[in-house]
Amino acid sequence: MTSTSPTKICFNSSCKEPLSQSRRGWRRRTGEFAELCQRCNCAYEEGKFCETFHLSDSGWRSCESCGKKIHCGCIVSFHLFVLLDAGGIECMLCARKSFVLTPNPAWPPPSSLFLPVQSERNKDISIKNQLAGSSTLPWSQAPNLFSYTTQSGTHQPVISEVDAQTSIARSHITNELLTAASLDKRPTDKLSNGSLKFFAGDMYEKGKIGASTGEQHCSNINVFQKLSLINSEKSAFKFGSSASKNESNGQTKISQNHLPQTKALVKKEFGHCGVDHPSGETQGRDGRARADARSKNQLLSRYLPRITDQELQQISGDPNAVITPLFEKMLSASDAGRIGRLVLPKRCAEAYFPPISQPEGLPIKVQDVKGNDWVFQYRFWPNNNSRMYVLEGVTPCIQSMQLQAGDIVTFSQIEPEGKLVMGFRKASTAPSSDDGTSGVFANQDSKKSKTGEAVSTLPDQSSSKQANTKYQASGGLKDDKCDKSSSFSKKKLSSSGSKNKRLRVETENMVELKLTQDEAQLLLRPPPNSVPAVVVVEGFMFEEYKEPPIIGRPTIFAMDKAGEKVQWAECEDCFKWRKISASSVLPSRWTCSKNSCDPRRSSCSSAQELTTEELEDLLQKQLRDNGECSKKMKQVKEQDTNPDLEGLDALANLALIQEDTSALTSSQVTTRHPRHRAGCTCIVCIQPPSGKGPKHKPTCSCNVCSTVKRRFQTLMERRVKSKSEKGSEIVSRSSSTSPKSNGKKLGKDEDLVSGGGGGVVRCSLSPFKGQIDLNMQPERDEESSSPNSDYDSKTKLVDMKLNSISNHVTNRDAIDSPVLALKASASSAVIER
DNA sequence: GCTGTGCATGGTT
DNA sequence: GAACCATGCACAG
Repeated sequence: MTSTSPTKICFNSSCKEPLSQSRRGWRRRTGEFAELCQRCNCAYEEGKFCETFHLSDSGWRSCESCGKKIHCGCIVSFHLFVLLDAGGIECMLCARKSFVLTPNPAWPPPSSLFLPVQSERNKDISIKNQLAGSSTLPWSQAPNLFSYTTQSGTHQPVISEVDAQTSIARSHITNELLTAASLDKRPTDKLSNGSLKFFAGDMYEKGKIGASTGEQHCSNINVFQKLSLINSEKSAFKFGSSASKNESNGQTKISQNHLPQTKALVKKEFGHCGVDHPSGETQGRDGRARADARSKNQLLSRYLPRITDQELQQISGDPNAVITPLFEKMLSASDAGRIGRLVLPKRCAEAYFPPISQPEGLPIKVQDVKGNDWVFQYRFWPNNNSRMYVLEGVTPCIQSMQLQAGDIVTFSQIEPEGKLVMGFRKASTAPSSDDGTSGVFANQDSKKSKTGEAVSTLPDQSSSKQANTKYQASGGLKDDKCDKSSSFSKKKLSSSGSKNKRLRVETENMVELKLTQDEAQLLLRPPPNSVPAVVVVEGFMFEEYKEPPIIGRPTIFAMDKAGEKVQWAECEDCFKWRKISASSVLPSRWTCSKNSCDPRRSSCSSAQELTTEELEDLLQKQLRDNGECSKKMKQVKEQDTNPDLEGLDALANLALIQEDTSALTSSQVTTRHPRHRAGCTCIVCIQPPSGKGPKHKPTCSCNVCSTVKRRFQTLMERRVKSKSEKGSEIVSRSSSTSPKSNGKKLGKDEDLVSGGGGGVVRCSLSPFKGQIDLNMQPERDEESSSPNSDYDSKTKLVDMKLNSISNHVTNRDAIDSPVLALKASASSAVIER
């Protein structure tokens, strides 16, 4: 297959008329479309191309069902028939009646046509272990794609002719195959042996057909083209997301011609990703034919590559390169953890990675977007009669890309080198996910392409958005698959978001939830219009709501002059306070422009309704309501009597009091370090903001450091003292799983200290064994344990709630994950009610 | 006790 | 109900 002649003639070799007006035919391997004259195009569009131009060619076969003649082996008619497991072919019409809904997937890579050993393989393809090594497997070779080293005789890149195109084609073929593979419920015995057998066997058969019909293809035969023909059937079966070389400018990109279907076609193209390995290895692992699996003809949406053309170009670094996105995966905590094992989606692994028969797997070379080469061990574990594919040794790479759980790694292939390239998207910069699609490259601003050319890595919002939009537009496709596509975005939302429960919140929510645990807690609010019932459990009051808490920006509830309950919210831009309805729930970022309650004050330029005095009163009231004021005052009082609270503690408290008296808002009180309450004298709060202020050395004797040391010493002394005094009591109560178990109601102090009582505790003991808990406030413990404490019940209620949530989250190891923290907080809030 | 490895378990689709 | 897969966990070094 040659490139289009400069003089532009019809691509049909039987025609070759000069093109006055070219029309698009099938897609060529290069990604371009065969340019046809009007006549040929009409024939092509009408499915009569072969009848018109290939009638005298060999390779015509009859449909096993209806007898219709179909030109087999011809690239143009490739999509018009399916290969039957029992031999023969069936036209698509009959195939559809037989629930064979896919075009013919069964084109082998050209090289396989020359491999007589395949016959042996096909004799017993179901026995996986006999296929170990699979060096002869026609679909197993992607030597250029994976620069793996051969492994003790396995995976020998025998088929060196198979280029990267083929390897991709293999994937696509596999994809299509898998559609056929989904025929597990096909009420016919034609595929009774399972689609893989059907596939492989027929592939070989097809190979023979090709040879016998003179349709022999060279090793570089246009598998791409064939595949595009697969996809050409009426529908949007096109290489929507395949990169193509733009003829006009030669730039690497996803063909704009296909972009409209990009997202939909991602599903088309990648959604039929390999179920089992084309080699059939996996099939044999548990002795099951692939067709007996549930319909797994689609790559799970969360693995579909949602890569923008800009990302593609960035990955390649070569404007002339053609990039094919393979799949992507959001990193789980395990993936991004220190273990260095990246779990590969099985179908992706089997579709796009070289086949492995031994758990030890293969080393494969992957290039990152910076051009660095990484060698990972691609291997699998037996798992529930299946396999679990992993890439081992990814930690350096992940660290190099500064990835963490929630970020997305993408796997693409660069042609013509066939390199496997690993890109990424940072979840933290994912755009708003109205449509659920992921976002943009980020944190790669300084990245350079392989060519050394700086690549713009500005988030391509438009591109992404465009793609997203188009992606959603996939619902317009008409066939049954397209019907699926119509709900694809929804599915994507649900699946990609919910599949990974620990990373359930993504994109917009991920952005919103980049909060500390306590920030998140501050956003937890009672459900609107809900009046809590106050219940007393073990002497502690709890607010009980019928609905789960909601998330919203903190506001101040108050009564307006008319006696109606309202909220006062502060604009984040102008810091003016606006009155909103009591039922409003604000996003974490709220500005005047979002003030729908009072259009007159929906702009930052409009005056604030509250006078300074009113605002001051409001804020003071809020502080009082929160009990912060009294606590801080008490802390100051205690300063006089508590020798341990000195130095910066007092300074911090005084500063906070000053903050209060200067009418800082309630949010501002905690804005500095939202996870720390007003009055907090921990090192975080008394230090300058992060990144500012002097650096501290171990020998530093500044106030901060000395305070830390002093407090730690005090803490240790108190612990020792407390243990000696209450040790036996604590131990006895700690051994009790429930405060009720001993029939004794725990006192506040006891409960707080012991940490018992079903998690609703305010445990002052540091969870960080042997470490300084910077959030530790010994004085609070003492304060709460004081029989004369004026720690009022309302404050206690708030603190108890927050701390119980906090404890709950901490217990779930969610402290490192704000998202989890919030989620856990929400759930725990419900649980603890 | 730490780390790496391999498998098992259980939640989710 | 089966398959996938994230993660737990036992075990060995």
